[in-house]
Amino acid sequence: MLSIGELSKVTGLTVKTIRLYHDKAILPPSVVSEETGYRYYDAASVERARIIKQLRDLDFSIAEIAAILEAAPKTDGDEADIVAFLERHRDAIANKLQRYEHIHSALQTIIRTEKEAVMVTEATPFEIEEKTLDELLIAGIRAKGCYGDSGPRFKKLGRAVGRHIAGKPLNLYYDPEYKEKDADFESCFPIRKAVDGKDGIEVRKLEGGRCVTLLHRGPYEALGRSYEKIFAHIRAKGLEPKLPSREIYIKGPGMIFKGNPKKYLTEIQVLVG
Amino acid sequence: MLSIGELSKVTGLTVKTIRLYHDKAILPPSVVSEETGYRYYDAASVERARIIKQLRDLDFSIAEIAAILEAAPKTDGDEADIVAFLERHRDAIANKLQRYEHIHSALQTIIRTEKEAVMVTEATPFEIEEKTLDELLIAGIRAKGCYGDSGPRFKKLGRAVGRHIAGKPLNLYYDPEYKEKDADFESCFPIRKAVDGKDGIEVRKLEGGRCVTLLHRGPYEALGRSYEKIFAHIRAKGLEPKLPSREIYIKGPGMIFKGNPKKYLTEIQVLVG
DNA sequence: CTTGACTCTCCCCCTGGGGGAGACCTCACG
DNA sequence: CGTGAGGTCTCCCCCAGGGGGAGAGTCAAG
Repeated sequence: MLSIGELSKVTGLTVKTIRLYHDKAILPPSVVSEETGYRYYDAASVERARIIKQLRDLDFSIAEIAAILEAAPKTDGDEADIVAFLERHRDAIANKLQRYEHIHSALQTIIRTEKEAVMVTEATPFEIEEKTLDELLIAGIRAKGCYGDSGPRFKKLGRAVGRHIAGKPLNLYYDPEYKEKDADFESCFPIRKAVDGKDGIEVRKLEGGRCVTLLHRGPYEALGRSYEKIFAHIRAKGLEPKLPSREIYIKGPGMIFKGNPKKYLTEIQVLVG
Repeated sequence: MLSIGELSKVTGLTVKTIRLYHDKAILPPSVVSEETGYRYYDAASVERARIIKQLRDLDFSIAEIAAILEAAPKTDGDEADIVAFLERHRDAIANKLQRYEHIHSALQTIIRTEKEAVMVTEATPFEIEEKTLDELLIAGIRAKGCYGDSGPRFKKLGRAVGRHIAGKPLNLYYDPEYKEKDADFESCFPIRKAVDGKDGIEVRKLEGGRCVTLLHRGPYEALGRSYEKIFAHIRAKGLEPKLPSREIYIKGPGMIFKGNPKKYLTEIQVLVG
């Protein structure tokens, strides 16, 4: 016969926990002294404690363990007869697993975005540059509306092609001039591999080429000034701007905080020919 | 100004929860009526409630949210400055994720084992059969000892090659006769692909060929009778048994319950030539 | 017999809420 | 202006799965 402290040492359960299990009636002592109230355990209790610990490690609740231990002796303690319990529990675990996977990837996305924004800020001057863009595979939704409508479109795209997103969101503007309403623009995500476009989502390649670009820092309301700069540069060089122009949202309102609009980063790209 | 019920409808948080957040000082009402004690919220509270909900969805504790919200205004609510929080939290989530993955795979293993045992029981008669075995890739530990030593060996193998296990554990017996002690036997797992053997673990192919097999049902102590049967059959057919003979543990003591030894299933295989 | 180590019960604490009682408040309708 | 329905208040208890500690009683070895 073991005292509660000895059982604790043997099983690795704390004394508190063993008393709790007595309370919950899943691990009754084989003897409780009438006068002193001391609990004493025999070898069968040790085995039972081992089983309970295994089940707790598998994240079964105490109530579930009670049910399992009650069902077990009727069937010679055969695991085959608790397969239903196990399957139900496995499904519950699978749900938690999925939830944590989702959280993990969301956190990764936020962290990556912030780190990249810092790197971009440190690496690039806020001046007009010329680069050559590669071809880019995108999934996009094109429609007329006002600029503020991009949010829901990006959400829809995220739900549809979320797993294949390979870069920052961008908008393509097909109007040659600024329009308050009925602007014809396309909201896109770069994607890793081609998927079926459906539900208004079009998947296609965006052509590359020579391009004039400017990293805009500040609120979206101030984008106009940056566009003026970029088009002035293009004219000065005697180049011809091509539509659509692109806005890449390197850093905007975050998923959690709206952040400070003065720190928003947007890259404007205009292909020239 | 919104009443608590209106804020509840707007944010999706329950009234109880909003009151709790007031208590925990992460979502104070903008006005609390002096006479009636009614809580009233403004637009900033709605935004704050939204943030709190997002963070709760990401599984941040209330205390962590308090810390984040306290740090945020000092930095214009910029997510860049809470990246440290996010990374720490991501690591915590990764730990939980790993734990649940482990639990999930353990449950899957148990369930699969039980289901396969049932299928084997239903499908095969408990009689001597002849089959042709394919070559089998295994990882094994060979040493002298008594039969009861297999347990620790299988544990060690499980830790070393756990991810590549492709079947039931088996023992190979190299002695021509039964030995109580100093039996020369090898404990193995079939594996999916070759890995480096180290620490006494050898990875190799087990030859296939013509084989006499018998499914033994019952405790391991009774295996002797099944061996007698199988060797009698081999002699009667005028065949020559080859060493090592194999015991495949289709169903034995489970990970949780020891189960009923009368239901243990062990397949004995003896190659003949 | 003493003394130190165990053990007992009982109560409070944690997290993130939920349920409900009894009292009070607000607002629209008549 | 009264009234009634529905909101809201505080307060207390509940859940899981324990942990911490107080004060009193017990066990076993020297």
